[in-house]
Amino acid sequence: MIFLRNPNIFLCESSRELMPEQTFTRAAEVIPSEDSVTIRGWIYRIRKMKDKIFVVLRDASGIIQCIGQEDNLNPEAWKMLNEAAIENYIIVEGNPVEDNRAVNNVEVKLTDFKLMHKGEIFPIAKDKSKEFMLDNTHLFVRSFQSTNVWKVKASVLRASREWFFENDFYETTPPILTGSACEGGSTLFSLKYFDSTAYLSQSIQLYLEALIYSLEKVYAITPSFRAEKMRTKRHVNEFWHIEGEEAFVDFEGNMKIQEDMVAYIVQYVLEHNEKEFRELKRDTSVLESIKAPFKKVSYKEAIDTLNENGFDLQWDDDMKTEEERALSNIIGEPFFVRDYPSKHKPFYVKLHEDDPKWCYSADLMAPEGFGELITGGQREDVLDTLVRRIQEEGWEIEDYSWYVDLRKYGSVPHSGFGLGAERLTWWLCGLDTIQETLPFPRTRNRVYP
RNA sequence: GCCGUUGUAGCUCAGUCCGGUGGAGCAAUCGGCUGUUAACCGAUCGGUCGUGGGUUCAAAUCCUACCAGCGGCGCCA
Repeated sequence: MIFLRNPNIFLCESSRELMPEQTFTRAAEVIPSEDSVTIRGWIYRIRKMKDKIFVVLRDASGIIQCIGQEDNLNPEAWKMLNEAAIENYIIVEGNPVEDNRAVNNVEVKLTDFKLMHKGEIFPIAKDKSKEFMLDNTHLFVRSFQSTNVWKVKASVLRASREWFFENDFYETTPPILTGSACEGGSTLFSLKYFDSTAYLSQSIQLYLEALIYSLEKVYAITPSFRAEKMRTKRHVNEFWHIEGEEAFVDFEGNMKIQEDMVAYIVQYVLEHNEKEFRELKRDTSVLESIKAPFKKVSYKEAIDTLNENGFDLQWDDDMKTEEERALSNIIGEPFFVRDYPSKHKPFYVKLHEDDPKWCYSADLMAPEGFGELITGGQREDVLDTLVRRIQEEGWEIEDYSWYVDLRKYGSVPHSGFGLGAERLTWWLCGLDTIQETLPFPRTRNRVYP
């Protein structure tokens, strides 16, 4: 294949190789017209009558109703139409006409019908349980319930990249295979790495921290793995992590970056995914009112608010799911919980200079009871303090020697955060479980298909 | 790991409390059919009731052991 300078010419040439002399109209783009259209896709629904058959064709863009009548089709096409079944691959040709009895008020009167692949009976029918769908994920990914979510998620990833690009962040590619833990040892997946042991990354944060010394503002979008044996609506064992790290940015500046980015993503999906939200029956009124800056509540204020609403918590109690959900519903808009008690946060979080029982860590919470989207904060940049914190947690300094090294050569104040792509998509789409935001969710009991 | 719960047709479920020849809808097959919207109507096909053991004249149903799934919590993005 010749690579031509003009990318459009290149695309033309390559698609001609795939499907010569043929242009197809996308299902959602069919409009009433004098001209005949050719569409390819899969059968979404088919309804057979004596002398006419309604076939609803699905492609990546959406659906279009077609009507095949015995009088208008050659015998071979009529025969194939009668044999056709759900999810068969078809190519149809016909005249698009306005008709308010059809979806989108357009219908294609077929002049030709080709059954390209009949195949076997599609196993997914009307009645379906969540377990059955998970067993058949490879087929369920064709459903609109799924594809609408994949489209929103694609927007989330695209919008976050756009935001980073517009704000002078470099995209980087840190390793997913690693020789040491990030947050501790308890939830790592380990694997044989030649003659030693390696782990799947839980977060590439520590590597991003190394990269700020040259690129200053960096981000990466990578899978993260947590070997936790939990079964909840908001956890999966493999998820996509959108992580940013910024030199010369303090705790406040870090929160500003997060709220600007999340507000941008929300705005982007509202503009680009209106159809998907409508089909997912997502009421977007909460999303429409979201603007940066977000409300900020200190951990202490959060505890007080909860206690005023019937809880009985101490200032340094760890907030549980029930409490976080309650707080999210009380506040009703995205908000940060800031300045956590240090004892609940890992060694790399910077402590308050005047009172080390608090630290510069903040969680961004989604409203409507969805809870945490982001954890972020300022990192400890003083060598001695970092070493002491690692020792206090009982880790071996040797395991973190490269990370400790970063504070020896031109250490600078810096901050960062980790946003869960699935958490965000889950909330934006208003789904029941986070598992629905992944085509092949990895959970405690499921790595197949 | 803890607590709860479920296992009956390819799929979704009823039947279990109170033992007496296993049901429905969907799918599939065949037939019918008025422009259908997960079309509709009729018929047909389809099950060692999770597995082993026990009680009983008789077990999907009662007892027991085991297996598997699901939900919630611990955690966190």
